[in-house]
Amino acid sequence: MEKLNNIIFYNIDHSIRLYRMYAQKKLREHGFKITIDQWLVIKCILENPTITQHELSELVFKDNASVTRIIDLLIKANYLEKEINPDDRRKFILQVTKSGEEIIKNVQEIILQNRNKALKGIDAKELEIADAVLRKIITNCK
Amino acid sequence: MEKLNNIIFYNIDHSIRLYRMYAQKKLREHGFKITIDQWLVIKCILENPTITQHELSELVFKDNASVTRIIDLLIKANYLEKEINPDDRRKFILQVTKSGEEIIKNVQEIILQNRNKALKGIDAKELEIADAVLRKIITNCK
DNA sequence: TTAAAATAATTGATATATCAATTAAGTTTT
DNA sequence: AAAACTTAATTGATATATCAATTATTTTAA
Repeated sequence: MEKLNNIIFYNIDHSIRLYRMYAQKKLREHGFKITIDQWLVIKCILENPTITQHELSELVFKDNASVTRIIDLLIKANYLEKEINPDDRRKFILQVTKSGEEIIKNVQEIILQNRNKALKGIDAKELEIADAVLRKIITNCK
Repeated sequence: MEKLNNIIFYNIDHSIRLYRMYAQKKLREHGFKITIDQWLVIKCILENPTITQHELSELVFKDNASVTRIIDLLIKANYLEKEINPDDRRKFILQVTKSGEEIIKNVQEIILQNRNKALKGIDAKELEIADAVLRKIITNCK
């Protein structure tokens, strides 16, 4: 047990790093000019149209500063627009552009392929257990 | 199954992020001026005294550029020294200083506490399964 | 209802991640 | 031995992570 204790975080780190690199490489190979993090942010806005940047940061496990900068880049890339929320002028309304919607739609198939590739040969029950372990770690670290 | 597929990477990402934040916070609270990544690099050099930067980068899943910069900071912090390897002048010999050895020794107890806290209440068999799943993902993404 | 507290977002500073290009030193080929 | 190739490390550019400090706005409390 002691040895595995030492190594589980190492493997968590390694697996997510490799998956992200793999996913990013596939996006690049298909000519998509977007990062995994940017993709995730647009995806969350599409699914939660009234979300604030602060709520967004909690949803994607990034801090406010990171979200601000990712959004800046998304606006520069013309995937996103923002305007002050008249109901609370501290907040912004985030609006995915046509171009933003399009790239998400086009990228979707590759994302699914990436997941299938990464999870190939893994038993559903084992995956469920792994997920439960991860959720437990999340709870413990909060 | 499909839904879990969608969420497992989300939880992998979330768990390692929270664990790193927790671990970093604990180090800071105890007054240690070192990052988790820097700690890992020193640890690897101590355990592999003849390791090159390139080998190091493979061991800690970082690329050469990141390792170069982490080593620069470790040298600045006086935890590490490096000198050209006379047998192959492209390489460096990495030497942990007394101060570097000391901080690793002093930090050890906190690292163990962090791991115990993060893994509390997780069954050994389930942990083993989770680890196997992660290793499988690693293999699949290579 | 004004002062204090809380919230949302930004900015600055520093660390790390990633890719591409470059430099320097070794190795292989012809 | 010189040219071509390979390897090790660095550097530059850009993206993200994290903390602390700041600004603007809203809410709460005195």
